[in-house]
Amino acid sequence: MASRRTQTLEPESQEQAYLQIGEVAERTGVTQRTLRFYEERGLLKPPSRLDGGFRLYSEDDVRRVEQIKRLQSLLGFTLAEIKEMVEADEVKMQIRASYRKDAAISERRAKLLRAQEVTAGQMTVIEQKLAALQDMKANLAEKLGHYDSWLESLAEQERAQRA
Amino acid sequence: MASRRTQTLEPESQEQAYLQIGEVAERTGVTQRTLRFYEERGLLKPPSRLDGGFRLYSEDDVRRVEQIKRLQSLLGFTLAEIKEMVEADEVKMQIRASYRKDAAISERRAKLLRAQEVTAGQMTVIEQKLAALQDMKANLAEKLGHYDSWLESLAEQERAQRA
DNA sequence: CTTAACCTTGACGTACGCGTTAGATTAGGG
DNA sequence: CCCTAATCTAACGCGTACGTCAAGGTTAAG
Repeated sequence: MASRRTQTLEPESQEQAYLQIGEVAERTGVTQRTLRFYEERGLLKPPSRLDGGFRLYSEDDVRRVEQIKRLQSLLGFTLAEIKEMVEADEVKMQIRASYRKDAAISERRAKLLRAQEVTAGQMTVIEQKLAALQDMKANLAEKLGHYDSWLESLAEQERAQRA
Repeated sequence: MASRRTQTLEPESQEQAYLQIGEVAERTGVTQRTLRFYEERGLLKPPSRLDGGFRLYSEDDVRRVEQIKRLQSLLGFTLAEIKEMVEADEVKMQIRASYRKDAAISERRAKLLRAQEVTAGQMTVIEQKLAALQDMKANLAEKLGHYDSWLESLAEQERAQRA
């Protein structure tokens, strides 16, 4: 029996521990198909590969998958919308990378302003959803209050009946 | 020229003003196809009909459609999930209707408890989403703060350069 | 009674988000 | 070297949530 699964695939020295697709699938709760699909759609950057072609994911990739799942299942964003957010994050990373390096100040400021704009847009979307949710929560709380009082009046009727 | 569209279709005396499918579509922003589809899937109860077969919707129906749209587009529930919620609401209506009528007290209490349970379940779902959203909002706010400080440091560099 | 605007029920088409084989290749313990 | 679990690409399938004709019937103004 050749039960493979080198788990974290030997951190070569003190480098990152890379994960194969099966591990990532297990840890994130999505299928391997889904991971390849996200890659196809540009939600995950093409991971590095083993010589044989096996995908090697980083812990960052795992975190991104978890982020995608949250955005999708909890908040109902489409993959297209999530891709936009992810790309915005990429832009931010690039800005961070090219921070001290080349480039005129005005150019860097332009990029920062752009990133700020994108983030602000995401913020308004989220605030809209927050408002809607708080509205719904209030409605439900009201209903629960009604149920409580109805139940109490029922209990009262029972006591009256027993007397 | 026979330009129809009787709008609210003559409130026969002081009864409800019934709306045809076109009006409802216009007012809710969904297509007629969508309204028929929701009816097929049990999200809208089969509306009353004109003698010729034309659907006649009530204002309540309009409100329900708006509710469905909110649940779907803002919060990402599937139609199946929304159907469950709608059915829970129906149960509540039925309880309301059969309030003073028949039935033993224990039976009514059971129904109330069931409705309460369902509502509480919806509440926890919403609270989870709320928590996730607030988390995201905090993250975004933090990022915006970073951008602000970066921009300020850029401005400072500029001043230093000009001096 | 005519006619334009509105409605009806099919029935097929489509975009999204994966699921599911199928057939081949790779990794690594024995 | 062999064997098997794990992975690869390619391609078709499926459920959801409608869009989009097609072919007709209904309504109400003129």
